[in-house]
Amino acid sequence: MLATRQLLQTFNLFEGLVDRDLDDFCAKSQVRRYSRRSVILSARQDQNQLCLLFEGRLQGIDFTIDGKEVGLYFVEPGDYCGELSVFDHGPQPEHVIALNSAVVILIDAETIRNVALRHPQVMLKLGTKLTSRIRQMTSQRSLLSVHSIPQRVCNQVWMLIRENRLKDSKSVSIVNLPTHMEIAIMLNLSRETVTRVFQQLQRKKLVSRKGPNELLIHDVSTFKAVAEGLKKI
Amino acid sequence: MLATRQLLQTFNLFEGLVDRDLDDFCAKSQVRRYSRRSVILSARQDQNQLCLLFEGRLQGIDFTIDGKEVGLYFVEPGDYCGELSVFDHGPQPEHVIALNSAVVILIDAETIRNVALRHPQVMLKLGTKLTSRIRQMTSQRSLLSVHSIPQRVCNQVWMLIRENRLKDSKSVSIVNLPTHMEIAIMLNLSRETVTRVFQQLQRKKLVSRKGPNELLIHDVSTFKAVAEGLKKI
DNA sequence: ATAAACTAGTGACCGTGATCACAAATTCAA
DNA sequence: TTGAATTTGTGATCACGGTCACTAGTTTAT
Repeated sequence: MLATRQLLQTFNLFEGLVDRDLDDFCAKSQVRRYSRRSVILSARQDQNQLCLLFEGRLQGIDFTIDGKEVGLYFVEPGDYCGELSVFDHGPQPEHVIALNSAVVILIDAETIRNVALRHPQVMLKLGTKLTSRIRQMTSQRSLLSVHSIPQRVCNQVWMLIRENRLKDSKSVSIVNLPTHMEIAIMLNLSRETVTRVFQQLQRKKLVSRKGPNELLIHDVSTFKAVAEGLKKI
Repeated sequence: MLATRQLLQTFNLFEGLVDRDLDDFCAKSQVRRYSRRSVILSARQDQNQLCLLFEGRLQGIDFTIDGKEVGLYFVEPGDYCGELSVFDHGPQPEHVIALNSAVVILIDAETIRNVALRHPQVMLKLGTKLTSRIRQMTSQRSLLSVHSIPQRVCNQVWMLIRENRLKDSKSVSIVNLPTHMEIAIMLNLSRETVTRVFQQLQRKKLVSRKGPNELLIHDVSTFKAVAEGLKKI
């Protein structure tokens, strides 16, 4: 299915583009629904497609030489991935999979590049996207060296809170919480260890599950304190 | 001290620039020698300087909330760092320190940006630099999840081999080998563990030290096999 | 509707790398 | 040259997370 102009306009990336360019994208776009677990972009292949997420949640993953799954980042609606090839024509370094049923828009990298070359503000946004990925990866890397495991988990969960204004409230809910396994591979932990941390957090009444995909953080300030290492479990 | 046109021309980044632009850079550049351990770029500060390495070796480092040192990447001569601010005006995410006495050229990010805006090929090179950083960080992240520790160390050392043609020879020497501590923080290991791995490798006659800063890999093929997990120690 | 697949929860066991506390060796600075 | 600082080497101990082997609950396919 092709994307509509209205759909594309929901993405910050395309802000300020004239209708002609948008229509061009629409003509070459591909709107697809992916089911949970399906692979959207494959590592080490030249798919050269930009992948814009409209609905659901994606995860960038990789595998070690010895076959262990590694979590790299999450993609939230409104965000996109697969942008490396727009710059360097190189292969996709990691896999991108759908964590939930997801709707994405796929656009050929070549098409994006051509427009970006004519529109410096688009090129700049793409470049800024790269820098924010680097910043994100840097802080994720630091997180891996934190030796308190509950602290690691709380930090990771903290970053999953969508709307930042909520971070000041007393309690917050996180929808579409990744599974323990998906969190585990982000933090270089085993699935069981993540489970045990959540058990601890629940016992201390800091959080509770609400349905399969939702987590309620009851005591935001204490939770944050754990994340920052000011308090232990 | 100011840089000379000849000095700048040794960097691939400036290839194809006209003398006028190079002279402009020279006028606004700063050539400095930093001694071992000194901080060249500080994290979370807006220094907005591109740092080109002429001689020595640098390391990008960060610290966890609980104060542990984290190694992010190495910078080799001819390469550069601090390029994020050219794109997004944001703060430097990590510290960059000199591992050996190093000669660097510092140029204001603003100056670079202005030239890059007029020269798409420079902008592209800067963008490609970002993508290769992302690729490097991705593979480094995967390395952290490899559970065989000797395998981790060998991979890290393998990446320190400068000239790629040497990787086919029977034996290879690595100059300016980082200290065990510097390797340890790259791999999320303790310094002692890295020492013990090198002891093992030496006992098996795979490597030997030649002076303080040089490592000889005697049996390259076996070493590579360990790095790829085909062989244990 | 029913089986199959996945997710979460839990206990027991165990290996291994962190940590500590040194000593030795080496490099660097005065 | 000599002392200080840094780097490397080594043993002993131990906590902690990984792994395994389950069960229970839940979701998803057919």
